[in-house]
Amino acid sequence: MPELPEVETVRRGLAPHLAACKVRAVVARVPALRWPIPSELATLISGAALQGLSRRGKYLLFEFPAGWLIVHLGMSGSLRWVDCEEPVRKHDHFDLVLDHGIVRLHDPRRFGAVLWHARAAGPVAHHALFAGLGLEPLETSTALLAKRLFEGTRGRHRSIKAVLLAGELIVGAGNIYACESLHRARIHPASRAGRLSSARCQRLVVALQETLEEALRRGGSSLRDFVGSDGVNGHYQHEALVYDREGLACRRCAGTVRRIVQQQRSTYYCPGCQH
DNA sequence: ATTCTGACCTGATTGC
DNA sequence: TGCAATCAGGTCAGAA
Repeated sequence: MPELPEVETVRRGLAPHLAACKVRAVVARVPALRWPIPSELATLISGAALQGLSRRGKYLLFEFPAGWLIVHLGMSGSLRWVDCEEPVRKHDHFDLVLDHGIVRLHDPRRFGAVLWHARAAGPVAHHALFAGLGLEPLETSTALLAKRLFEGTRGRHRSIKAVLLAGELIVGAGNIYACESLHRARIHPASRAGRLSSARCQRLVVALQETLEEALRRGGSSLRDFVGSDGVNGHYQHEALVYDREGLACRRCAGTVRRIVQQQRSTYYCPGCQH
């Protein structure tokens, strides 16, 4: 799915279309994605002015006077800006119909989510889903991220890759960018997180920021399902250092990329340069 | 308390 | 060609 660069690419792609828009209708074609789609959504936001689109980790937040519409793309979700004539395809599960077009959610695997957080319940950051989320990697200083990573991993036995994927210390990395960042930092993905020196934590944080920014410049990665909000694919995957490159040459040493499985997910790394 | 596994889904690809 | 097994960008709930 969409990791942070893909979600941010979608946010940036949609934002220009949303200025001074009001909601004409809300269409849910399935009762639930990962969780039920709130049935009272139409009542809550029909006719309401959309005040902004922001992002927290991999969640998109559409802000309205009454609260926030929270959207997650799961593994296979995409969100596109389409005009009202656009035919509905299979797996087009949700539409936010606005004055001049539609924000349409397409999600074959339905691991995504459409939720609501009422303003009366406090800031959206208070939503239960956000309680355990770590720092934003692109909006936090390298020094603070490194400090959080180092201090947050002391005494921890799990692998550094598992720590990145968990997003409890720093959000945004999924399977692709966790692998890529670890390669860039030359850290073995199975390293015990609690044993990383402060210098290595610093190096990893720098690598993570550089990797995410590079992916963002390329419009994210498009593997199977992901497309940008304008329907155009990202192309970071062609520049990947190790992800999905098992058996191919490492791009920085003479080694061969290897694939291992950690927490039931593929990890790609170079034994020659990651220790 | 921390860590790991199973589950949720569909569809594309791989291998016999 | 057909069919079964495997794999895929996430992450929560519950078990070890």
